[in-house]
Amino acid sequence: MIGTPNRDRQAERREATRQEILTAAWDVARQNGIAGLTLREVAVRVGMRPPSLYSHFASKNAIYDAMFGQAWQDCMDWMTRAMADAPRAPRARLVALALAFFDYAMTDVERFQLMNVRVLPDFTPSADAYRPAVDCIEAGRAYVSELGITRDEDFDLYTALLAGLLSQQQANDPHGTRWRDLVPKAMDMFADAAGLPAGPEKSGPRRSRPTKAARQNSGRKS
Amino acid sequence: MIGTPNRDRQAERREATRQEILTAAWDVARQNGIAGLTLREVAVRVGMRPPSLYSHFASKNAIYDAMFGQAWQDCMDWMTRAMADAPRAPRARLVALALAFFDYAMTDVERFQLMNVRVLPDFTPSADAYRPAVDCIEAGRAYVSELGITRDEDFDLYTALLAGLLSQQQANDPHGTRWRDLVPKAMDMFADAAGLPAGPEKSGPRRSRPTKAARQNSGRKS
DNA sequence: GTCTATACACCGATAGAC
DNA sequence: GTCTATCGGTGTATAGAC
Repeated sequence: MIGTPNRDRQAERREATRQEILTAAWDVARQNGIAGLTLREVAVRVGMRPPSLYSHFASKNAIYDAMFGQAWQDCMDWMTRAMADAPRAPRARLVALALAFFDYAMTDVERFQLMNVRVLPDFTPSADAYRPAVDCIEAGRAYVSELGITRDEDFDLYTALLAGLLSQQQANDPHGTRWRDLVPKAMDMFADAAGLPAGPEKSGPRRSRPTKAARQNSGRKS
Repeated sequence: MIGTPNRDRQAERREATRQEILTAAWDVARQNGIAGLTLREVAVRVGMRPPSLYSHFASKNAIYDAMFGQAWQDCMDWMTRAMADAPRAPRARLVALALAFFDYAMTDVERFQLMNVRVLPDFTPSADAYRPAVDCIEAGRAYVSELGITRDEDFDLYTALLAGLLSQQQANDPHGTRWRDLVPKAMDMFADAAGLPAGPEKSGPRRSRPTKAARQNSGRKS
């Protein structure tokens, strides 16, 4: 066949501009708020006229949808990378998992709002975009489960604790670490309640490593 | 003086329509999301043309501002009422305080977003509107403090835990009680970590009372 | 204090030429 | 695939008559 290579190149190029559009959309969202995304602004940033975007996305909500799926997929990658070289000791590992998600969420508030907070009344993720979200949460459940914490109720409490530290940090100290610093203590509290054996560590004034994980990021940041 | 009674009546009437407008604004916010509030819709509901609203509020953000202050003032009233007949035993009291705020927040998601989540990029509460918010949080700190939990760090952890249960409930089970049911367990966990003596209770399968507190509400609900 | 009329800017989306 | 032109709609806010 002589058409196939061309077909591939075209599909490749098409996917590339799709990514360009999404990158621009993230930029706009970070600047104007996730709800302040406009096709005009996106088009300007990629050097197009607004109607041209419709050659790549069926609607504005289709862009949100792609962003939603991408955010959760990136989150999964980020956490997989972070957990690969996380400590093996249960309590330290619990802290590492929490900090991984915490730091991912804090690097981009608007992204986190799209992922977790319902701020777009007339946007509902499609099944395709929702799948990475479920996968990511289930991966988190698996990490916690490996430490011997297997009850659904305990995992719900874990996610709530993490979400709360995040929520407070974003709302009341968006550029500081007031609640992030409480993560180790909070995780110890949780580990005690979930019946995780204390071990020799108890993770006292351990030096956690946000910076290393943050450095090997793909580079999307305000 | 003969003008004074008329002056009073006028001021009274004026304040009444101001309240009418705010009530309509809450209705619209609940229907379209807090960011979906429009002066058109508000005006229609109150039986005015949009420009007439400017006789009562200087701008749309002035309406947000009044809503913000009102929400926190109502929250303070709600919690004062709830804590008046809350149990005296420390752990039960801690649970009661948490549930009071939890239930207030859950009765109106949009109100909670205006109060706590930054979803309106170009709205910042005025000093006047912000004062009730500080007062309400400080009242909460006082309640917790009375139980012997006085360290700032512990109160930060308490607010984070509560915010997290709320956040998860709103995002993942807005009409259920999956995370609300975890409040007693979460509070026990926190009490243990904060060094609150266990006492004879330990708040096992205690029957909490969301309904009673909810019933004596002023009546703003979806 | 409320109205009509209107200014002004912005939005998402479509049609059709190239 | 991208463009120009445009439709039909949204929104906040102001001016001036009554």
